[in-house]
Amino acid sequence: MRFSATLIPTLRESPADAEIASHRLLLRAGMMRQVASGIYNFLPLGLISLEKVSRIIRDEMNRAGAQEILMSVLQPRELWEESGRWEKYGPEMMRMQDRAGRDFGLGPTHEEMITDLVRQNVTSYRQLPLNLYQIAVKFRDEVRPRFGLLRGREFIMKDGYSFDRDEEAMRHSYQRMYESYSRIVERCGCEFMVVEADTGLIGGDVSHEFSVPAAVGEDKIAFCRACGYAANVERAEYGRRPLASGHDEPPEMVQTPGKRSVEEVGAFLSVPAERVVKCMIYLVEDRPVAVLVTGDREVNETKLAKVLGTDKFRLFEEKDWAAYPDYISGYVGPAGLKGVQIIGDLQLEGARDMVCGANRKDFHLVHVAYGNDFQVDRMADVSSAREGDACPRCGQPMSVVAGIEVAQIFQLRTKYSEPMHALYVDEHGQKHPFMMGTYGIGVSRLLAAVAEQHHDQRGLIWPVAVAPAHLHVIPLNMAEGAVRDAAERLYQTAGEWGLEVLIDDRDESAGVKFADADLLGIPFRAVLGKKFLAEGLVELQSRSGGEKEMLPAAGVPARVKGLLAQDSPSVTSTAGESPVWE
RNA sequence: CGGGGUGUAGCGCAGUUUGGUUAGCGCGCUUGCUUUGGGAGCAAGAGGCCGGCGGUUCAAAUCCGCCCACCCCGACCA
Repeated sequence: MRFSATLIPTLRESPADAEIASHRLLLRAGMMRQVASGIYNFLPLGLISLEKVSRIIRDEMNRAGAQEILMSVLQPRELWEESGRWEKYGPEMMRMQDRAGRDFGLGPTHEEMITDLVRQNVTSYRQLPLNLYQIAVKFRDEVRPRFGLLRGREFIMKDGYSFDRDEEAMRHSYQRMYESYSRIVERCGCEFMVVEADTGLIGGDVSHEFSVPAAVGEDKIAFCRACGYAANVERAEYGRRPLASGHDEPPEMVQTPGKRSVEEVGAFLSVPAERVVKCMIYLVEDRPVAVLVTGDREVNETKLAKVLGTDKFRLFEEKDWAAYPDYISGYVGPAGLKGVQIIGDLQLEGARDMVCGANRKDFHLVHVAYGNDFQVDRMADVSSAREGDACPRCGQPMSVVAGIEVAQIFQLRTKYSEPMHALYVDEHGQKHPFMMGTYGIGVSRLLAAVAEQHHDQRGLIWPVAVAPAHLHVIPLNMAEGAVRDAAERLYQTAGEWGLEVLIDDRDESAGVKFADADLLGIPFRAVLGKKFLAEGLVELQSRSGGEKEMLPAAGVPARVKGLLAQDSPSVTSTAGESPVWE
């Protein structure tokens, strides 16, 4: 690749709109450009890196026996009505009509499509197991696109689907993908954690996310260094510690004029937040439900959805308070609360000497105890774990870190096959719905995650496996014929050695070339300058740091080859090998 | 959707408060000469529906209204 002949519009200054490192640097390195909010064009170098991620994915998928297909982006409404998701997916699905007025969705995911494809073409247990995947553009009209490639509205995703005859076989397929995904993220050069994830209301208990730790990550992961437990805080369990014991006095009503929040009430009564019962009223499918947590905690609505068995709920709004005048905003409490189901967080088990709303404006109750002064209909885990909470497995304190979710896998079971009548016939002539799994990797997001983990002040520092090239050849003075010729020769021979080389053949000053090289982050750099003229030596340097070494130009390709091999054993791609069939 | 911010040359910005010649600066770009190990120097140039529409005014980048786009925060804490 010649710099002079390739579109690599590097930017000296940061675009004002880009705040996080990956976004800023991918723009500055001339790898991509923004089209609209959450929508990007990939330029030559960006596409190369994106393709390298894809190649790693293909390689691992094929090795695991999955087969690549390509499905249409446009999906007919009727298909999505079969699963009920035409309604349910809401405005997040981009939609359009053809000239005849027929509705289509721009695929945000392809469960319906694949289920339809398979039910039409697979009918016998003899054709199972089956694992199909694609790498394709996806559309999701995100509430708030942000962070460049991390949360886009149009993005590249690998989505895969497994079809098995029974649960055991499905678990086996799932396990296989679990392992493949681990290898994929690792080969891309990312540190990552596999964490237990919420399945939403999809059903089944099993889902994992592959999370790349990064400050800008939108997920929070709770994990235990002692035993290895790791889960998204949406789902993470934690051990409750007993509240400090208090006085056993009879409940008493006290005036708390204008004190509504836990903070205000706690401060006013000189009681720590954990001794205040926070009572949240939700409207759940038209019925009010009270949810209790201690004042130092927050209700975890993902967990709550699971407990309620529906996601059709929301916190009381102005109009709801008006509709239920018995509940007094700011002063609701579980003691004496009527006509409402009460769900209490596990922490409240055995809670005594608590403060709660008195269900009377400007009054709270003190010294209330669970069991005596208030009851719940159900004790459940409805609050979020946080830093320092006890691990549910081993009891050691857990940590919470931010992570970028680069992949998620689900055991779907018959969630789609059943309503869509995707059936196979077993050896006894019996029909059964396919046992499915679904597996997604955000390809463009993964690339951004790599950039997020691998950069410094000056620019990107690509891991070899996804770098746009292996070697960056920099002749400093293009006016010197000897330098130019030697650089050209090196470019030539390195290519013959199988290296991917970018030569900066522009007539630019040394400073410009160095700065751009830092920005692009190609792993190895060969500089030909004064020392080359004087002694015939090329300076070889790694972008990730380390010593510079001087060596004759002829020795560079072999040396780089060796460094590549030791830097990343995984660089040797097995792409192109025939898939392993089972 | 709520709140905040920003739209002026390819990029980064000033100018807008207090309306007034020809709208500026740095980088980049073009041409020539010089230069060549960390974003070179000199000289000469090109490049703007000042986000859009409407209004006020003798006069609008600047004031008013509506709209659009982009960015940030939030969209659960009683």
